[in-house]
Amino acid sequence: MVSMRRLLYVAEKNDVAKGVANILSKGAMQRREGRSKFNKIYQLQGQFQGQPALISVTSVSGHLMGNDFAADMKRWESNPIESCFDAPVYTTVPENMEPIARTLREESNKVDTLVIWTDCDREGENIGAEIVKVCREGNRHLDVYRAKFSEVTSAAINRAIQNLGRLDQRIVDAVDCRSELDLRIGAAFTRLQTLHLQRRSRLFASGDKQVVSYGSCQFPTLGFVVERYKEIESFIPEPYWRLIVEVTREGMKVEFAWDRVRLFNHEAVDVLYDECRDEGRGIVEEVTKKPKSRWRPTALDTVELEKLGVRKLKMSAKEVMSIAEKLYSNGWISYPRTETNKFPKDFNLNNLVALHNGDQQWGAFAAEIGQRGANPRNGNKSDEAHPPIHPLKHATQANLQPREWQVYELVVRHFLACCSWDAKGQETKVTLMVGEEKFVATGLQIEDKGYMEVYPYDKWSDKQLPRFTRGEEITDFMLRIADGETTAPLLLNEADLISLMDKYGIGTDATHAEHIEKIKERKYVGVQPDGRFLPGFLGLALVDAYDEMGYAMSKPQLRADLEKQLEAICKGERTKQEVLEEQLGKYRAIFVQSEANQHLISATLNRYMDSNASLAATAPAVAGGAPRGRGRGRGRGASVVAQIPTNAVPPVAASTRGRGRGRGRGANAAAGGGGATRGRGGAGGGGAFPRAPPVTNDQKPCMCGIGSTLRTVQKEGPNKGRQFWTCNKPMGAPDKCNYFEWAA
DNA sequence: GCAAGGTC
Repeated sequence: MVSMRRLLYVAEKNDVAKGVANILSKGAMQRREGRSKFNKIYQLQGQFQGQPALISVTSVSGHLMGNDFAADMKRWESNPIESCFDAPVYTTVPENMEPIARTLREESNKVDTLVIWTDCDREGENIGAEIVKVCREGNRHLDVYRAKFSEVTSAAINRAIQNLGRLDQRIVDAVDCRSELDLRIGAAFTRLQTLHLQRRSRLFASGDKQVVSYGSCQFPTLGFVVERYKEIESFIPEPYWRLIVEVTREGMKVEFAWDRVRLFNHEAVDVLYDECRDEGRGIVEEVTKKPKSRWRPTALDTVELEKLGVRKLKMSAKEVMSIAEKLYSNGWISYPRTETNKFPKDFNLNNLVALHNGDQQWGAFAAEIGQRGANPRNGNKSDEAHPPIHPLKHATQANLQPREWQVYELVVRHFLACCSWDAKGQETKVTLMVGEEKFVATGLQIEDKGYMEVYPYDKWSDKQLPRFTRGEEITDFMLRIADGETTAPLLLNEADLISLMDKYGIGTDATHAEHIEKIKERKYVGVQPDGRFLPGFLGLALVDAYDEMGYAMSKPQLRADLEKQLEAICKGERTKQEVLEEQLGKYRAIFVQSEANQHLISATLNRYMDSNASLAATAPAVAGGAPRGRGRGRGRGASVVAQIPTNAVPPVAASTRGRGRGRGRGANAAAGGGGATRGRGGAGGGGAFPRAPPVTNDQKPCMCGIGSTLRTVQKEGPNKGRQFWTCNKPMGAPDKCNYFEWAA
């Protein structure tokens, strides 16, 4: 008789354990309770390495162990803070994970082989090592394998079993390294900042126990908010002028936009205006019509869901995710934490789409997809663990709470849109020449709304244009000069912030929202009613203080450097010990200096608070709303610091007022991202002058260095016949300037 | 009373 092998499979979460068991048993597994309510044990009879086997599949809930100092380190005052850099750190199973650990020990005792089925990422490898540690407490002789799978499908799971490997200790080490550094550095700087400010700042009423934390993710997140704020503070609006040609035809008023966009030199615009006016007629140089499409959205991943929720549903990322998790645990949608934005080839999209055929709102559209066949627009990211977020069951509004419904509806509509087809239309472009100046009007005719039928979150509308024919002459146009002013970029909203965190590798998809919550909770930043973030003076002071000391604590680069080191550990190029020592040495040196200069932290904070006191009388506090002049006005977006509830201080006006002037229009900060500013519209667009052939003046390079063209004023008046030089740089060239100078 | 990372 062949003896039955007994094995224990452990996944990272119950859901995966269930899926794996289901596939291996072809649905014939039995469910048992374990010690933890959320982590069941699924039992099945199967095969292992060609032998019949009795397999138990269970799970943990993410990390099984946590890092911490010993109990005597808990007293902040009685230990030198610097000891955070060398006090022993212990890795233990926290109390709430103990039931899971008990299950693992007990089940290990009944088997001889353990297979790790955690997610196929860095943290998953480390969680695997934690599982092994605990299981070995129950059975020291376990043989341990690692299954690698990218999705819970029959093909992937069976492939994983055929190709079992071992845990990769280098990856385990990399995570241990990150974890220890985060704890030591976080604890050291948190204690330094907190104890200093509690003693030295009146921001904290005596006995106030508010924590002023430092973390390798929360600080760069704060840094983004502060950087954008300062960019706005130092923004100086600049006036510009542009020409507009208006033509009324077939009862429609058409505005032709200037091909130069805008110039920052009033005199130049006046001169060009006069030229156009004197010309008195325009010639339609070209009428083009070309197909234009709007692409349907790509399959939904976590970051995109968060951003859409913030932008379209006006929720916080954290709320979006907590609702999505609830929808997931109730079986309405798939797992919402995924970095994957492409559907696997064998994914049965048509069935998932067909579930919605009967829906009142989008049923007809779903049915049409069914007829044409689902054709998802895929991105190119995969976390090798979860598919893109998609609906699993059909729900009606009656099934869900209002907020849940909004998120569910977004997921469904996004899914259907992704599986459908692009919107298509025709774009008409009419080019009008008035003398040497070029003007353009565009129209749009939508031919197929495509995915937009089901996706109200995107807007695309028809723009009617009357008929124009090539070569025709237009004399009844109106010419005018419009003026405007460059505007500062907007403060960051949560979607912007998530994009920046994603871009700079701050945190993970699962933690973006948490770091943002953290800087709110710590009162480093406040949120305006429009959802945009304003730094509070505590946040500003922390960033400034470290900047003044010369340490880039709030800059994303530090985290990026660590990430590079962790990669090196994973590749075997460096050891955990090397990286740990190097990083701890670096941060310890910064710490020692920061401790010696800690007065800068309270001094900076006091400066902000004092400037608040003196400005408070003249600058009325704006409850969460910074005055925003659009176009006109002063153009200084946020001149008020976030209204952040503290016991000690009322909302304040910024003390950064007046600093950093001279940066000019819309400087691109590292925190970049689309500010509202645009670069200068260019002078140039040169070309031949009919009356006076162009003269390129090599001796007179313009500001951008390309050279300039000599022109003559045609207008009757004191300047008639005078010549001027103007930039000859072609449209679209980077750094176009608006050089203008009278010729001698 | 500190971090960030998993997940319920």
